[in-house]
This record gives sequence, C-alpha cells and structure tokens, in this order.
Amino acid sequence: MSLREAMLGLLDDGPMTGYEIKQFFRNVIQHFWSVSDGQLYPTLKKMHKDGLISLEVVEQKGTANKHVYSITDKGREKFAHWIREPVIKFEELKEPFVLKVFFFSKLSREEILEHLHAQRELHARILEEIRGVRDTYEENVSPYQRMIGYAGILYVEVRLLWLARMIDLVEQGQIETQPGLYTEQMIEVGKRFFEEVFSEKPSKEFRNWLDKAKVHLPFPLWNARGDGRRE
Amino acid sequence: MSLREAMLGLLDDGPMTGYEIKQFFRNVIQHFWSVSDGQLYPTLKKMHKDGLISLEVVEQKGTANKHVYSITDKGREKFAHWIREPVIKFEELKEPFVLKVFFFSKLSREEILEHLHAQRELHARILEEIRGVRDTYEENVSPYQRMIGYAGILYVEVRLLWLARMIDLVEQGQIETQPGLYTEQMIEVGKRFFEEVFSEKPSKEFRNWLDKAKVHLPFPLWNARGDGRRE
DNA sequence: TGGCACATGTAACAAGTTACATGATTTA
DNA sequence: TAAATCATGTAACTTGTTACATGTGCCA
Repeated sequence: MSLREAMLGLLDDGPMTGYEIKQFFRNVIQHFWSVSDGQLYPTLKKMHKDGLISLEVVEQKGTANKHVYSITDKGREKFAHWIREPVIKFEELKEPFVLKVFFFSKLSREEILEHLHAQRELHARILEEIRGVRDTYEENVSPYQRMIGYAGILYVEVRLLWLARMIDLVEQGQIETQPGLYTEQMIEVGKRFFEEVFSEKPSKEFRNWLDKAKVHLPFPLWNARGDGRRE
Repeated sequence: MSLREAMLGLLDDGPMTGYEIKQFFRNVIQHFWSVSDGQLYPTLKKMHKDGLISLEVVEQKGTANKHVYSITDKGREKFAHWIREPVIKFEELKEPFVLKVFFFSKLSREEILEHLHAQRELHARILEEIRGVRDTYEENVSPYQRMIGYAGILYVEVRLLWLARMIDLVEQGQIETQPGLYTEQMIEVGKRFFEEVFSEKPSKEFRNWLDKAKVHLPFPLWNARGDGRRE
C-alpha cells in the first residue's frame, strides 16, 4: 500500500482533513491515482491508531465535524524511509483491455473494431482531461510533479498511436483473425509501424496516416514553434 | 479479477494443468502479467467448484498427481461474454515509483539520481528480457499477441526516455529541489524535450543526447532499413 | 424540490501477496 | 550434495472496490 505513504507526503506540508485529501486526489491527480471513500477514511483511521498522524476534531454546525490530521515524528520517519527505499519491481501491463487484445483472434473483425474504437475514444477523452488539469495546476506544482504530467500525456499519446495503428490494420484486413495464423506480411507491417514512430524522418505517407488517424503529432502540449533549437 | 478470464481463454484452446498454465505465464507473458502459486491454484479450484472448468486427475508416480482442467460450456459462455464486454475504465499510472517522483522535491540531488539510475537499469534489463521472449516466441503467437509485445517494448522505451531526460536535467542542475519552487526555465526545458520526442526532425543535439543517454532510437526492434517507405 | 457540495463513515466482498508445506527426480 | 524441476496446495494478511448510511445548507 502506497496510499499511506502518499498521504504522509501530503501531510508533511501541513495539516489536512480527509475531505481535503480526497479533493486533492480527485482534482489534481485524478487520472494518475484515484482513491475511494471506502479506502481513504479507514486508512486515515488506521494511520492514526498506528501513531503516524495525530487528530484534531473541529466542531461544525450543520454538517459532520472536520477531522484535521497532522503528521507525527513517527509518520515523518516512516515517510523519509519509504521515499529512500529503492524500487526494484517492474510494473506490469496488467490491464483487462490488453488481455482482451491477447484473445482478439477469438472475435470477429466487427467486434474487434468496436473494442478498438471505444478504447480510442476513451483515451482521447482522458487526454483532454489531463491537459485541462495540467493547464489549471501547472503553476502550483513542483518541477517533478510537472514531469509526471508530461509522462502521463506521453503515455496516453503512445497508446492512441498503438490503437490507431491496430484499427488501420484491421480495417485494411492486414491482420487475419484465424487463431494461430502467422503471416509474414503482418510482421513486416508491424515492424514498419514502430520503425516510423520514432524515426528521424517519418515518411510523408506516415504523417498523412497520422492525420487520418486523428493522432495529433506534434501535439498542443509542446506548441511547436519550429525553431528547431534546444537549450 | 481477469485471471479467471485469462485462464478460460487459455483452456479454450485445449486442456491444461495448473502447472502448465503457470509455465505459460512465467515464460510467455512474464513481464506483462505474472501470477503467484498462491493465487493460481486456489483460483483454479474455485473455477472448478463454480463449474467453469472440469477436472481429470492423472496419477503420477513419485510426484504430485496432475490436475488436468478442461473448459466447460458454462466456462466458454462466461469467456465469450467477458471478451465482448466493453472496457470503460482508464488504467491509472498507479506506480510506487511515480509516487516517489511526485515527492522528489523532498530528496537531495544525490538521492534522486540514485533512484533514477536504478530505475533506468531496471528498465534496460527488462527491455532485453522482453526482446528475448519476443525472439523466442514470435512465430508461435497470433498477430494480436505480437502487437502486445511491440506495445510493451514501446512503453519501456518511452519510460527509458523519460528517465534519461530527468537524469540529464537533474545532473545539469536544471531542476531545483526547493519545495514548491517554480522556474520559467524548467518549463521551457521540459516543453522542448517533449517537443523533440515526436518531432519530424529532432535536432542533431537531441540525437546526440539520445546516444549519450543510451536510448537506442531507432531501436534494434525495427531494424531500421532506411528505405523510408510504407506498405 | 432535486441535486450537489460538504463531511464522515461501515460492511461485505474480491483480488492479490508472502510465507510456509510436501516430496520425488534430475542436473550441475 | 546442493539446487532446480515437477506438481500441488494452505493460511494469514494486505489492498482495494462497491454499495450503503447519515445529515445540513445552498443554489437553480
């Protein structure tokens, strides 16, 4: 559980109520890390019981009393230890959608396209939302936190690219759905796709295809200015 | 839980023992989806109890008896329903390492670099392993399964790029670690980095930087042939 | 007058990890 | 002779989800 550590990190900058923490998760790190009430409040309670945070109840008229939590020395120590612990585990691509792709050969072309289009629309929507969050909070976060926002956008764009390419292949009938079928052509097509993504000079056809697929590169993210220079 | 569905999908192609399923997870989809014994065997047992799979015990001398499972009509129906269900949930970046980056402003430059270098080495190692798996199994999987392999490589490469860039910024002192500090310079630097990643013509300096950072673009993955054409 | 913002929770369940347990055969 | 492979599991625990519960004040 890193939720405990995430909350300790927030409380390290000053006292907060559960509701305020909840709002932070909902507004600022929405698509990167969400928490349910059913996890948040019991976790705070347990952290209090364990002496990681202290509690001050602020009486309110009309609505439930505010529970203002502050980090304790023990909590600060726990956080300091956690943040320095090396990360040795690789995060897997353990996503239900990817698992469905794994078994796509069991579906018809129409069913596959339905899945792919729905997934593309989902990601396009999320991308807009992430950009909105970035625009709203960009000036209030640390440079590292900004790097996470950029990474999120980059990941979603890469996913959109992958989806758009699969849609294209399926629509053109270049992926055969017979189980276990292996076509030389498919490998060629797949290799060339990934070859172009990061190539120095993507071909004109590839750029046209990107437009057609509605993948917007270069993105609004970096407001391409075309001067081609770096720091 | 999609483990149940993953196993139904495998058993749909023929009977397997728990051990064989375990080997499949370990060898073929290692870095994409791993399972522990403590989850695999009890899940199979529960699926059998629920009538999704049937069991035939094959007696063995010397070692534990083999439990050969086959999919039932009920299981096939369940799988057919699951694979057609639309995916409406966006997968979050809920990774402990990313959370640590979120709080990097609480660490010293040296501690940050230690984290970043360790993470880069981890990902470089995983990339080699994924490539090894791909080379071994490429000809035995469906085109869709191959697309997942490519996606995995692409994701790890993007992560490596992100890490290399952060290392560079921190080493050059372009990210200040004072909490909450906001520098115009940092935003410029960050924007330009992401501008170049997908640009039509990355600058020579950027390409040199990629070499220095040991991010191999174009990668061995697509064995760039330089003819610049598409199908 | 219906819903949203505020503010906190519980209970039941599902999913997943870790450590432990057994025991023969094969390979280094 | 140590350890890896084959082959199965249990028990305790952690983490996370979903649905439900309570109640005021404010805005359209």
